[in-house]
Amino acid sequence: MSAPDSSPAFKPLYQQIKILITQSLISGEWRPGEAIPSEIELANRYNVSQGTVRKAINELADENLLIRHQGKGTFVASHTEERRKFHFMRIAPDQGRQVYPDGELLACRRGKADSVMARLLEINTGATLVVVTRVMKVEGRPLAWEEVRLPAALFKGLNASRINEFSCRLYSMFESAYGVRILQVAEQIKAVPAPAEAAQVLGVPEHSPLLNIDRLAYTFGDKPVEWRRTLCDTREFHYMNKIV
Amino acid sequence: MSAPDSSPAFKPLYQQIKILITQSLISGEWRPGEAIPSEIELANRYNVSQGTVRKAINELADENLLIRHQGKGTFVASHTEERRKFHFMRIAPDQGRQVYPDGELLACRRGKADSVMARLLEINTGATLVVVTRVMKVEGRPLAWEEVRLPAALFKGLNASRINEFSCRLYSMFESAYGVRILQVAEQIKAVPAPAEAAQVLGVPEHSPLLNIDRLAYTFGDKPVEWRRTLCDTREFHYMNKIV
DNA sequence: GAGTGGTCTAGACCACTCA
DNA sequence: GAGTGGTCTAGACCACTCA
Repeated sequence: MSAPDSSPAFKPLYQQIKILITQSLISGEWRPGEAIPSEIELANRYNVSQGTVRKAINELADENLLIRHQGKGTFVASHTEERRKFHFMRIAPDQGRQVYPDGELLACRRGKADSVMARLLEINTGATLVVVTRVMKVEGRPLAWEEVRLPAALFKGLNASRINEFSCRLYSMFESAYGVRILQVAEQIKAVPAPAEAAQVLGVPEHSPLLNIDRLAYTFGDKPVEWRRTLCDTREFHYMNKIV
Repeated sequence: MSAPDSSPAFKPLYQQIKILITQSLISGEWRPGEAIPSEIELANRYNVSQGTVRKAINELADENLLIRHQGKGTFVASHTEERRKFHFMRIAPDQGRQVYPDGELLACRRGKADSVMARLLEINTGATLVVVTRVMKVEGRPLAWEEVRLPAALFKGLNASRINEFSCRLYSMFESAYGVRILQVAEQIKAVPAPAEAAQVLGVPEHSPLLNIDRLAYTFGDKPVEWRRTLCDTREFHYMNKIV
């Protein structure tokens, strides 16, 4: 490849390399959990300097697509890793250590996307959705009620038993069973009065305050692939966020 | 300076440069809004290569302490800039464009830190606090009730008229009037029943759901300098968060 | 000891800003 | 045109991992 020029759509070399690496991630040439080739190998492959490859890899590592380990290599991020478990999970107990709640499936059924859901998931109105409802529990006590909506076209054959196989670790299942990797999520958070169903499941009075977290989850190319609503009893838990 | 060695407490050169630059930021050698010296000048000053200075500056820019502008220079971040206004402000309307609420001061009084507040703010129990309460409004309609607690030792002479001078832009005032720069915040979010005072101010029924945001704000060296509780009416607004 | 990523340097050239 | 940060290269050496 050549040095940058002054063409109208100038794009630095390292950004072009980033795109090439991302394509190999999408195509599955390098799979979650595996090592990608070393910087030197990639530099030869793309015919650029090691420094340029390094800059591309560093940005992908900043975006949590790759994980670098000095002395070992660079690895494709995977939701099955322990360290990813809490990445998109921001609910923590007020007292004591962070715990990962257990999921208990309530239902897995089919539905149709209304116009709002269609716009959010960038699918057609009326397209088939997989709708999963579940309760999240900590030490047997219900913490949150959750409804997850997925475009059925992306998750063919998804059913209750498959969810239970992965013990409700949905993003891990998306990755392993459907090759769908969740890379980022956008959340909108409100305080709402508990609706009847959630109140009953959580064992709180109807209309008592619950934390409502609406999430859109995205895969490569900022493509939305999951919508979910979490209704969380925050009397002894909280949602945590750091802003730098 | 010399190349890295294998001493027990090995610290890369660029991290040492980061510390030196940070010290100049703390000391006020370079003030908010001003440009710092160019990379070449700093490389000469610290007797390292431009690449090493660059790496230090890039990390400080990633942490939002500095702002780089190609062709112009590198500037010290300031809360008085328009672009910082929404940085720590995560409440947005469900419909329409992001707006910045107006603050309306309710009270500015003195209090004493109880043991919980003392632990959070890393001060002594019984130390004097400045306690500010206010309402945030959008187009005249109350959106949130807020209580802010500050160590009085850091904010000498703070009173209602000074807050009003800065039209309730607290972080801008901290920076300009007290040299206290807020660099990061940690928030814990819950859904709570509206307490009497907030319910009255916000014009919502007592015990109706409000979003409760407890925030600790930190300056250099991860030193906490502000605690605040925001009680927000989220019927037409939400708290937004992106996780990558 | 071989292989990986991490740091550091020196130097070239580019894109952008401003006078 | 001078000055800034941004990209890219080639090469040296270091810290870390694993056999």
